[in-house]
Amino acid sequence: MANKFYITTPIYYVNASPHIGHSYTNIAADTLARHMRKSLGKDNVWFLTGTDEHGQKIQKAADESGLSPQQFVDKVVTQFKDLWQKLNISNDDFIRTTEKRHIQTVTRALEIAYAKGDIYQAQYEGWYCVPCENFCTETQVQVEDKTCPDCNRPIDKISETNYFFKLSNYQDWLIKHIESNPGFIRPQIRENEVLSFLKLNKLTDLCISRPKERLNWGIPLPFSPEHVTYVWFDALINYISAVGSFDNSGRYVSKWWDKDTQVVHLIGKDILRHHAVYWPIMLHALGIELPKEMVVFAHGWWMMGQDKMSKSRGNVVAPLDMADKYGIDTYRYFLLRDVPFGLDGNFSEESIIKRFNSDLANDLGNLVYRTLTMIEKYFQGQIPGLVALDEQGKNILASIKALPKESGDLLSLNFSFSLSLERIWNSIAMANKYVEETKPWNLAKENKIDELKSFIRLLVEVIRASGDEIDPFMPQTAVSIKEQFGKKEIKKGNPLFPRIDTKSKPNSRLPAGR
RNA sequence: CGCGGGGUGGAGCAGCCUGGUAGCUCGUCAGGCUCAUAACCUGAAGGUCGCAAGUUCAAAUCUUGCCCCCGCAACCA
Repeated sequence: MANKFYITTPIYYVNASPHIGHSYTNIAADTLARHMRKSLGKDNVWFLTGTDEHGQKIQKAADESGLSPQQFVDKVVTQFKDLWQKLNISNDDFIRTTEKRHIQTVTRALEIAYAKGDIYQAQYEGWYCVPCENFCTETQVQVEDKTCPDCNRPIDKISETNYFFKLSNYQDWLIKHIESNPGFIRPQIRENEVLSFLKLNKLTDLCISRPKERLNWGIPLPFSPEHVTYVWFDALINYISAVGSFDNSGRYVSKWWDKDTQVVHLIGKDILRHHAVYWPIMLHALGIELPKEMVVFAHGWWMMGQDKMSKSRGNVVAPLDMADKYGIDTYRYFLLRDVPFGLDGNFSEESIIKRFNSDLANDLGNLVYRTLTMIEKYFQGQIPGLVALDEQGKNILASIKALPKESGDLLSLNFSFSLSLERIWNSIAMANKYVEETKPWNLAKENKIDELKSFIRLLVEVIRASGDEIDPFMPQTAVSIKEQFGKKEIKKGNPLFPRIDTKSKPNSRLPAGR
């Protein structure tokens, strides 16, 4: 079992503003990082996110806005950084592909691969649309009229010199590696997908360059001043350029990339092939050993009703709007609870409100509130001690004792955010049921003080235990629960999650900024 | 005959690999209770498990055929 944990998100392409999908990956990664910090210690966890800033589209977007590429990316990067701060993303580092440390590592990696003979020069031939400045794939081209699928203008077949990375050399190695490391690609269905793709197709070598006359916003190839590095070779390297470097002999050295570290790459299912095929081959070719417990986990997509979310359809949801409207923790909770990680989900404000009312307000919030009230009412704001426990009380105690391991394993072993939360909510439901069955109001009337004491103390224990497990998912809520039960004299105060009234006028009461 | 995912009570899903009383959440209805945010707890109604055939003592679950939906060009998690 590894004793260090290194988790990454993709580096996001900064040609547009962040959307719900970006925030999904980062919230998941953040939750895992927070959880692992609790079990391995703060110093043994490293959480990386960042931005991908080179390439044609960025150059183009910069031109259109009248800025230099650097000015343009500097501007958009701020949006990402601000968002992560707002959403309580606890990343330890933030890498930009325009940083010196990254450029140096990419350059070294290219040199090493080139020297090994894994990079070669060849002619690249394809259909090129001059106005769009883009190659169209063979399938995209309407062959008869030879026009560009985007702009319908004529395209030309052109040929240019480029550099290629020999993926094909390592195909057999990769198949073997995947087969002998179950759990490397997750969920299982993605592993099957990759394996069958690898077995059914011969990998074509990866084009890793662009001629400078077409694109100069990129990292120059060290062995050819006429070319810059194409984005994917550039981008994937971020995972190692951020946490280490090559020494003089070309050996990669890093605290976060060794036998004792579990490396986890969280990605969206759209970039599975890059991470499950190109990336391991690149590492292997560079002589970098893949950590034994390395995981590439491809999660699903958020759909907007029946449609895919896309910029062109104009149905992109801005994470900040949702967080502002419903609260940061609510947003985090919803994304991780509503849909199993790995599957696609449907996004709607209606389902956020549903989750909010039933899980957060009714189950958790109400449990906290009614418990606080009883402490105030029956014990003048002092949390009583455990005096005597009946059978049911013992069962409850046993159940919350088992909670950390059970909910924790679902997270760290299975990446099942939703099931982990479900397990926590079992405890909450159990406590609510316990209240009904114990009928504390009767105990009070009958003056059964010892029973009442133990009963309330047990409720507090359930809330504390649940709060600890909720912490990685909803950091603010966890703090707030701790505070409420940590006061010298406990008062009920305001509800944690005031119910959203959907029956009368909408938007009448929204939760405060938490 | 391209590849993959899916079709289970009103909604969203689990179960299928390793056949054997069809489960969960939400919603609906009824009841209970009052510590609580009309919240909580209990119970009920509601399903020929896409269609058809086959294997079997027994199929949501295995086999075959068919029908329907969604991805597989780009932006992009």
